[in-house]
Amino acid sequence: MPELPEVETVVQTLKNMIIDDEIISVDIHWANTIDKISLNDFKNKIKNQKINDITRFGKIIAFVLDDYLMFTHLRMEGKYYVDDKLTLDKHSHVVFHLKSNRFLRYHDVRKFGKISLIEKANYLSHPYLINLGKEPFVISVSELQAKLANKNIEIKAALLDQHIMAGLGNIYVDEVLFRARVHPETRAKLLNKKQLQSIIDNAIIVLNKAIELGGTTIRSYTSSLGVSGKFQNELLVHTKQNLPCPNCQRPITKIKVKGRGTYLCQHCQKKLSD
DNA sequence: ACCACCTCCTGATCGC
DNA sequence: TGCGATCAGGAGGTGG
Repeated sequence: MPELPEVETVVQTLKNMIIDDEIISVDIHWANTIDKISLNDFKNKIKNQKINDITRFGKIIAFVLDDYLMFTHLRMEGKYYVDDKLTLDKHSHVVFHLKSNRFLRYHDVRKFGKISLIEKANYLSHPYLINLGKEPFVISVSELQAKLANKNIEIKAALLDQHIMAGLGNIYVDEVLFRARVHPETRAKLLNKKQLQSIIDNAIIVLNKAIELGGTTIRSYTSSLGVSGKFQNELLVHTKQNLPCPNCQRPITKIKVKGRGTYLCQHCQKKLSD
């Protein structure tokens, strides 16, 4: 599942491949992938648009075109490939024909991912960005505390909410909460400034290390072009059920928090009482 | 304003 | 071996 480090890896990879290329036309094989804009508008507006830059906002990839920003969210299993010849399989939903005679192909087994388009001048008002939280790199502990002040939800659920803070997903939240010694079911509003500071500090450490290693490759996830990350070797708790806690040697347990598989050390991560 | 629950999807895995 | 049921999961939508 692509989180911030995986998305960053995809952005850098795509940048190296297709910057300054131009989109000639697009084939859409699964209409629901195109979001917040009609298929006809999307097809017409994107013609002859040059790819001037590729960047990201949290987990959202942004292609900076001449007149538009094209946003794409990979959700669970979205991937981009750059092909020299037209390639199709049952999971390839959108194919951009490039001026260089190559093809930018969006592939997504689960079909959860989205592609959208908005005029450059209005891009900040796009629904994907309008309420997006700050990333751990730039959020202050006071800002995070203010966002959590009235939140009675579990801290894990809060950190997965991209409107509160952008970038963390299921894997890295588990890692961050373990390192910060915070139980994922702790009510968000009960955390003190010191704990929130530790969450931010550890989020920065974990994300930077994961970016450096090209992301995490578990289950089916590989980034564009089959590139695989190496952060899975650095995971302390996620996927480590029944293995010894790196800190106290007691077994890591797996629970569900808001329907998400959650790994933690019950001894090192004490839950605050309500 | 909050928050629990549902939905979108398909492949992998489980139970019989 | 086959086949239906269950599960996983990011984030938007719904309704209490």
